[in-house]
Amino acid sequence: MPTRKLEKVVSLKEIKVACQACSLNEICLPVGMGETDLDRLDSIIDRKRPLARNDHLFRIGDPFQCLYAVRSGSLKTYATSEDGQEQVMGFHLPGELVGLDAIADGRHPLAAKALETTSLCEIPFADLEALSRQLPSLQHQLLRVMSQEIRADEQNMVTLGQKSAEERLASFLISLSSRFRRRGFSENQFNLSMSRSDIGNYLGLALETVSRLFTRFQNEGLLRVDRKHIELLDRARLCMFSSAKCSSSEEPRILRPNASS
Amino acid sequence: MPTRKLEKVVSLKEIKVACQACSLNEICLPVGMGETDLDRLDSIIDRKRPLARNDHLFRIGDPFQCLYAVRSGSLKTYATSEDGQEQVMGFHLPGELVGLDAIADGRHPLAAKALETTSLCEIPFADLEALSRQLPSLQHQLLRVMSQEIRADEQNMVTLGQKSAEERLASFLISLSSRFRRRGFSENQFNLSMSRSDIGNYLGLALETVSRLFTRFQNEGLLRVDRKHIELLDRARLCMFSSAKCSSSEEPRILRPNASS
DNA sequence: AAATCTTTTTGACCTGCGTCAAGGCAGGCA
DNA sequence: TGCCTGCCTTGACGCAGGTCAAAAAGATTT
Repeated sequence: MPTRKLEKVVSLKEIKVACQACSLNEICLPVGMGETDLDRLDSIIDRKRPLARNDHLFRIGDPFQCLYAVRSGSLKTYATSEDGQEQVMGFHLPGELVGLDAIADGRHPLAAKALETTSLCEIPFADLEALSRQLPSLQHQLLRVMSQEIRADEQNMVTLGQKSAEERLASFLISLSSRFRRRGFSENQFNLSMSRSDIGNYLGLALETVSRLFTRFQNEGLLRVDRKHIELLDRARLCMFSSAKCSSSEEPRILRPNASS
Repeated sequence: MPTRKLEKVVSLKEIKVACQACSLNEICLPVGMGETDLDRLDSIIDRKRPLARNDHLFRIGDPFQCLYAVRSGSLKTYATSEDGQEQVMGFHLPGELVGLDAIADGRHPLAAKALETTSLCEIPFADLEALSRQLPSLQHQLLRVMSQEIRADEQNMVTLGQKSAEERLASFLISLSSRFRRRGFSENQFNLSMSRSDIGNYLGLALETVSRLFTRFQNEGLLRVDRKHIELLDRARLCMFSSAKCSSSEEPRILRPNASS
């Protein structure tokens, strides 16, 4: 059955993909924008060369100039307490915006670091603000994205506030899986770009606990782990373990022509 | 001057203070707006009669039409899991906006319930969005407020993710104290409008733990508790306990002419 | 003022997970 | 090829804080 959707001509060789051609435009900032509006958004966006693993995109206290959208790869954001220990606040996949928490006072309250080779779109905030005044759909989408961020943080509070270690890791894996799926990747098989220590830190657990849980989940036939590679064998049961209403596979998903290896 | 009941005198309770005259306009949505802009914002805002204790402002899943600013009193927002147990996500004091997490998909993901008699400003979101397109300062402030919310949630993640019970409660009290101060109330003495159970739930602790900590803090001379009333005796030391850089009393504060009684 | 209900306090017990420690494994580099 | 370094796994142990239980202190109703 043919999709009623227009076929987009995507040049895979092109390094700097315009928003119009970007496979992420259905889940990124451009959601809900028309062709001509997209053009104008595209014109304020800058695409620099990719970050290498462990490069910082920005550090705590850096002046805020731009929002960033992840194009490929992944980032973690984290705070550091005065005694130098870090708290991982989030992991960011393609199509997600980073830096929204800096709007408040023009300084980044968190640092952002590449977990692997990562390319980004740089969006000067002043331009974005001005443009969104002219493009209602952009304005609306920006507010929506921020609202979603608030929601996601609320979810995290539930996870940290009242879930057991087991439930936390299960939730985390299900959430990652869904996010990969949404982006057109496999939902049952993926690579973790972050270390056990990052995961533990993010979930409020010791890395040893994370490690133990991975082996336990594997023994119970829920998944298979090999180093960074995760294969979910029983997503449904993992969902039960996470004690969350795992929105099943009904969500919109990006069509990704050559991702069905 | 004796108060007499005259036909033309509006009862105090029904006075609808315009944004221009509202003592909260320095910390609420109007921040940074000029007189005439304020007028226009004011014109879209509706002020209904107050909520009684335990009244719901909205429930989970309710369609999203309006944002609300607390004018007086306080609210809690909370989620409920399928098994019916609730997770308190936040407490909202005068000058704070509620409902920002509903913009994402037009439904409230949390319920909001009055902790005491609470009056609110109702702000139709569609109008706000339209108006903010015309008033850059309003647009900017809306984004700032949302960004602040994200930041606050990030703070909560740190609290839940890596603080001990003691540190959590200390952080909570310091944070409340600062927020009261900002609003022109005493920073060293205030009433908790929420129950121990709400506090515990919010902080990811059992209510028994909260209770024990209150008595412990009192025994250590940090504060005095009497039922709902809290008096901070040694804010500095409490700050140490919270292991957070407690921004001291240097922040802007609302002038409140007759609050010194 | 008695009766009932809710909230808070306090104690006793127990367990989930953090901490410490030691050893395994892979990848980078000489 | 072997060493080094960073990550991961596994075991042993202890404690912070959860759970259960009961009583005290308010609050609300009759």
